[in-house]
Amino acid sequence: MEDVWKQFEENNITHSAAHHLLAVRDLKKTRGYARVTDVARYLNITTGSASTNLKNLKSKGLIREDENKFLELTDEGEAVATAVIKRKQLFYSFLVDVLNVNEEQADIDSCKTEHLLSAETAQKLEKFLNKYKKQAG
Amino acid sequence: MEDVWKQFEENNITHSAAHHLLAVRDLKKTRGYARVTDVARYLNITTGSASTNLKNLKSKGLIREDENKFLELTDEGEAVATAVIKRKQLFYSFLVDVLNVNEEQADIDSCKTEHLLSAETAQKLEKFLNKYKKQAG
DNA sequence: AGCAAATGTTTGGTATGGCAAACAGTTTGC
DNA sequence: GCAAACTGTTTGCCATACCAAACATTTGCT
Repeated sequence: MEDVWKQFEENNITHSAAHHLLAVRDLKKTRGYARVTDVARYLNITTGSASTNLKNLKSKGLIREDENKFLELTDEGEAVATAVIKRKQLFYSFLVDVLNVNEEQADIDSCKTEHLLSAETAQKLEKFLNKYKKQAG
Repeated sequence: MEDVWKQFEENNITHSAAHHLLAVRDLKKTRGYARVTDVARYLNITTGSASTNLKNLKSKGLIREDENKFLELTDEGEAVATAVIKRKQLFYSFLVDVLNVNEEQADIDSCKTEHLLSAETAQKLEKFLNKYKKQAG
């Protein structure tokens, strides 16, 4: 596989898109609904940006909208969001529990990488953490 | 620190820019010189793209150009490049030596994150790896 | 000298992803 | 009922970052 460095943007999803999915997911869960404005407020971006970005996610089949403009994740969107959350949690746990990185910094670092780690890395990191916590915990 | 998710692009350097620096560095080291065309070929992008991107790095003081259009890193550019390489090596080592991730996948994952990990994480990852290799190696 | 190849820059196009601001609907309150 | 507030979309603009293609310049060879 040549041009490894070019694969950076060739992920299933971008950082921004991932956070739009997470926003919809969290808003639905905690408030029962998610509209464009809610997502914009959640992410601290303008409604214009949120509108455009969410439209994009709709066109990719990750988000659905009902007759009343209420947003929710499709099954595929839910799967992507779940995977992102899982990767973030795993890496965060590694940073904090294993490396003793400051929680704030761990939050930043795990947030930046949550959409970039491969399934293989995530799976093996999980295994490692389970073993580690059994031993040291 | 709010808007953690927005910090993704607020790094010292972008993924693309980092690889332009690494290209100049490697070309200088292995061939003795680095020109726009060399960087373009190295990164498998057009000379137009390389020209624009390198101009940007020049304006940021990370790259210098002599009278003959030969490029080299400034001290600051060298420092950034070195840090990127170090982070990539550390994470690669963690993936391969600790997690047993496939080398090809580890290359991809470490390449994606090389410019994103914090100094704290890098420093603590290094400590961890030293200990780990003394024990298990 | 002169032409061709190599090198480098610029221009116009794509895409993401921010912004502000104009605009269009809908809902709410008086 | 009507104005104000709220919600959503669209339009221009910015920056990054890629492309192709046109253009300019420099180098090299005969």
